[in-house]
Amino acid sequence: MRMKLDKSLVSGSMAMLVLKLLEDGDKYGYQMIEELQRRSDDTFHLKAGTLYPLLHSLEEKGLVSAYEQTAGSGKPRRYYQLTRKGGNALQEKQAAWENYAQAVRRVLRGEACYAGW
Amino acid sequence: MRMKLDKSLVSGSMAMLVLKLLEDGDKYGYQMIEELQRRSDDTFHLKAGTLYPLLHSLEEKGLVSAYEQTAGSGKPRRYYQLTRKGGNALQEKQAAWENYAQAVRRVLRGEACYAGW
DNA sequence: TCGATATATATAGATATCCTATATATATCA
DNA sequence: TGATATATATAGGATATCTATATATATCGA
Repeated sequence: MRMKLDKSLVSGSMAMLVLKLLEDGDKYGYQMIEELQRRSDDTFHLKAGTLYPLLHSLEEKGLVSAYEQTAGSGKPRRYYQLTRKGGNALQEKQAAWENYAQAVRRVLRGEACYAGW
Repeated sequence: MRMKLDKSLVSGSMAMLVLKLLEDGDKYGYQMIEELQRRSDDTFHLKAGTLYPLLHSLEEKGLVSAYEQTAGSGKPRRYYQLTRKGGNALQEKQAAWENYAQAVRRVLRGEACYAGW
């Protein structure tokens, strides 16, 4: 049984994860929700009410661009594509994440407590 | 020159980090700000306006207990102590963090993309 | 064929976390 | 005496995520 994810930890990294998903190719919203769940081994359950406003804001900032495409019979899907600006933002966010995660690890290990004394 | 920390990534883990600091012994607020900065190798700059309300809320929840103590001439300091309940909460938060960080790593590496196909 | 479920996108309103700005008071140092 | 550091506190705002709700189509079972 998987532990319930503490939502308060998740805050802030969703934009990065969504941009990362688009690095592999254009995707539509619903697809991202499923793929994020799969790629995180069922840890992230991104909600539609979170994703769609996020995608709109990423589009406004020019980090993604969107186009509609109809698949067979269904209603048209809104595909998102990573822009060059979005790719750069992703690199920055990834570097910031690594920096941040390392600092958390240091605090949790209590390393620096004994260093430099 | 250190990269400016993307604040949006930090969200949610401050309570855990503060509880972690108290594992080493009782501390007062201002001390925690300095120690967190040092232990995170200057990555975290916890603000007074963030910490004190956080400490009050941790006290309300019974995760820490507080007492005043005067050091020499200065004004009395408000020390915080980790309670048993707080220690348990810390263990849970740490486990949740590790789970979360691992899921982020998986998404960033794009591992699961090729797994199970 | 009717209803339930899945697919697909969207917005409104609530909550939580963290910030800046401000206030207070003492101690130290130039 | 005035600036800076120590020490705690609250108010108000920004941001990220959530739940709840709405819409519309497709599919599948009863």
